[in-house]
Amino acid sequence: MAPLCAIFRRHLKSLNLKYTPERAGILDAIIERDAIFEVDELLVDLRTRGVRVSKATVYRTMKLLQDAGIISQVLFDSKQTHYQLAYGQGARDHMVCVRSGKYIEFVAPELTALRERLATEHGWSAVGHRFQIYAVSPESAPE
Amino acid sequence: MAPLCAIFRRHLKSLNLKYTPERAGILDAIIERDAIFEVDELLVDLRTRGVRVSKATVYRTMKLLQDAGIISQVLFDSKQTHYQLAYGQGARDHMVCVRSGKYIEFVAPELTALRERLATEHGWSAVGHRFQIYAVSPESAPE
DNA sequence: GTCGGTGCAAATGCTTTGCATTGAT
DNA sequence: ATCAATGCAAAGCATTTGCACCGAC
Repeated sequence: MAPLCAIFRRHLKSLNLKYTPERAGILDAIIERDAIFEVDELLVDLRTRGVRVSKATVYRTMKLLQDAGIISQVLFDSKQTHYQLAYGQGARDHMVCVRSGKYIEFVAPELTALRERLATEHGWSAVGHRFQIYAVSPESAPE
Repeated sequence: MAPLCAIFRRHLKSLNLKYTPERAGILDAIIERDAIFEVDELLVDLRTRGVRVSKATVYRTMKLLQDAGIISQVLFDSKQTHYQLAYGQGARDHMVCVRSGKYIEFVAPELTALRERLATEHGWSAVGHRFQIYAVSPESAPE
């Protein structure tokens, strides 16, 4: 997963910012997790890996990683912000269980086509999209 | 717009809750607005219409209206929760300008088909979806 | 007359920020 | 050495909640 690290360093350098051990550790933890996460979950991972970093720094780094296009926010209904790795892969979409919160990821290439078509129709130019399905998973179904 | 009011009353009655002037005023204001809104914007509307109601009551009513299926949350990137009328109309989707925040609404029926297909494939049953396109509007385009 | 509703103000809980200290380059 | 980064604790803010009073049924 060297490329992401390189991208991050380049991004930081372009802004005259520094590549610190904390920022490196945070990015590593995100790459290793490779799933949707919240800041608190990431902090647990970091503690486990022996990376000592404050919550404030994690929040500050989330912003930098978003600017660099490495992670993106995933909008769930909850209060907490969720993030996921964004670089390279097409936008991953989700089906979330409204009962249990469990979710499945999927990629639907037709969404990219759809978004291009709709944007063009209105004279806009698309840069991304989010699609989320609310559903009930089999395990949570009543009967 | 009587039907929504009737639906709300029925929903309240089924839970042994009361249809109060505050709740009626809030629903009216939402119907009249007929657009995406935040709680603070709604409060301004309510004040203008002479409806005296506290922010706490508006929040409590948002929850009831969501349960009744009359409004739904729209997830933008911002901290604030956005709502829109949901009843009857298919879920409305949005194309948001990442520069200006301006947005366009559209309905894409194929999304409903897509969500059913994906849910079925995984053995889930879909109850709703959200689709949001991030784009640059012509007015905000650089050149 | 009974519960549930409302307003107010206080409490929450995630996220941001100010500031003194530490550290990457 | 310099200028940015970090940790901590305090501040911010949208939203929620406890409580005493009010009002719909």
